[in-house]
Amino acid sequence: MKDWIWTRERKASPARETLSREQIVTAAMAILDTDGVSGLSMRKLAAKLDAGATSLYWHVPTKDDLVDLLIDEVWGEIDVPEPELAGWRAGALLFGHSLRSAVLRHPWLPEVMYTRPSIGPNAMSLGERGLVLFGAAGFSDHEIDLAMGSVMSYVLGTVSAEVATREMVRKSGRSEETWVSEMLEQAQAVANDYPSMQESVRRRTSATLDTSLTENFVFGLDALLDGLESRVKR
Amino acid sequence: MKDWIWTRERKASPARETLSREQIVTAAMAILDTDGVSGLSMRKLAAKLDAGATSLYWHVPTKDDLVDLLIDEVWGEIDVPEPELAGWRAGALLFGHSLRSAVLRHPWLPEVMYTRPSIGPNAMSLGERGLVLFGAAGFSDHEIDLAMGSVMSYVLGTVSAEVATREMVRKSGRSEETWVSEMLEQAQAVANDYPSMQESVRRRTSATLDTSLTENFVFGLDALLDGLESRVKR
DNA sequence: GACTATCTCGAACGGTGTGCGAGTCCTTTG
DNA sequence: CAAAGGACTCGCACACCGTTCGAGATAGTC
Repeated sequence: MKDWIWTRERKASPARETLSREQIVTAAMAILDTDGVSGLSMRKLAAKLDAGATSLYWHVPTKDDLVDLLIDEVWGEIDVPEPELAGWRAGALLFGHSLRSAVLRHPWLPEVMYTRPSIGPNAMSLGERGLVLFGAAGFSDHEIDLAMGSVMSYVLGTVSAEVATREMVRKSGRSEETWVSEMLEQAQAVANDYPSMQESVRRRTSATLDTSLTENFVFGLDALLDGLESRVKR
Repeated sequence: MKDWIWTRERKASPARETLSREQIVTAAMAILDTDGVSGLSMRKLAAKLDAGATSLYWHVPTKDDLVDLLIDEVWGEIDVPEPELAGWRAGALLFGHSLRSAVLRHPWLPEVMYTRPSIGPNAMSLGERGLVLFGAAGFSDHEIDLAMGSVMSYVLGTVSAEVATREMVRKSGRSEETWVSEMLEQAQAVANDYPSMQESVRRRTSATLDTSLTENFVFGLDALLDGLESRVKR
């Protein structure tokens, strides 16, 4: 099929002090977290490591493969509680929050995540632990997959949208509050023909952006988990 | 704040037969649908229109703005039933399916959607009609926003993941069946240390990719709607 | 016929990912 | 100790990208 980047390893010990894949991944992660996808270029990455741009290509076959490694790195940061600790429902809630905060830490993820499959070792381990957690809930075998997939999709979808608005605030250079008020004003003007939209916008003026986004996330996750719970086989 | 592309309009009638924004959008949509984001370049787009590459810049300020227009075009394809027709729950289900199939028709959307806000006219109208639909369900004012947001996020998250796997099949050049069997074989080998994953993989061998993805989507959406329904104020 | 607004477009700039081949170091072997 | 060969670095070059600039062409108005 294809030989994945994850299976490649060093065959002998390095001849001298040398670049390493680990170093490259770490540096690339730093660039990505602060400058986003558009801020990551092979030349810039190499410069950060005091190396020639093309030296990187000895350690990493391609930029896309490097991004694959970085994505898997993020999957490695996510907690999946074992069901014995707090039960299924609490575990799923914890998992969701852990997933959300990992994505918020790495806001470049939604932009690249949906263009490739996740089959790195950390993604695998995450899947395994997730299936164990949902398996303990009492779903039928088949529904274990469905339930876990639904939760992951909901969380990733919600937090992807969340990241989009948060990045917009960041790029605007304004503070959160002034951005919100400016945005509301703008929206009011545009939404004149849309009464429901206008009301919705007006409603949002009371809360801060942060609490509003969190509440949004929790509300849907709770509802979804409610729905899933009622599907547990009896 | 910024003057959005949508508000610009022609001030006088065109001097002669000329390129139009509409033409450009149509051609760009065709390229995007068949070749994806990486296949769309200004030069290629211009060539398709028998024009010079830089001519486009008179009609569209920037490539990013063009993509904004294309995204809004997609939002325009989505049905949101009025609640009187079939009630809230059936309407939300219909809305979800319409949203899903629109994204499947334009698989490049997830890649670009999460990097910008959606504030074009079609997005606005979509939001308006969505709020009307969810408003008819009997949620409290505040929960209308939350409920609709949850459904949109779930659908977009799920279908984004779905698109990722479908695109992978397409790019592999294999048929759906052979791809699935090859992938399962591969996964079996990789997932040796992960018993739950292995079982999950084995479970999937029975269904076709298409029915499996659809079932996945419907299962979670139903669960979420169940959870939302129980939150309707009494 | 002159003027102006609308529109087209070739040339060029500064960026991008990456293939190629020469070169440098260090370990292993004879 | 010399030779060989693997491990690794990197400058050059290529094709492509989005976009700016300024010169031109076209058509309607006075």
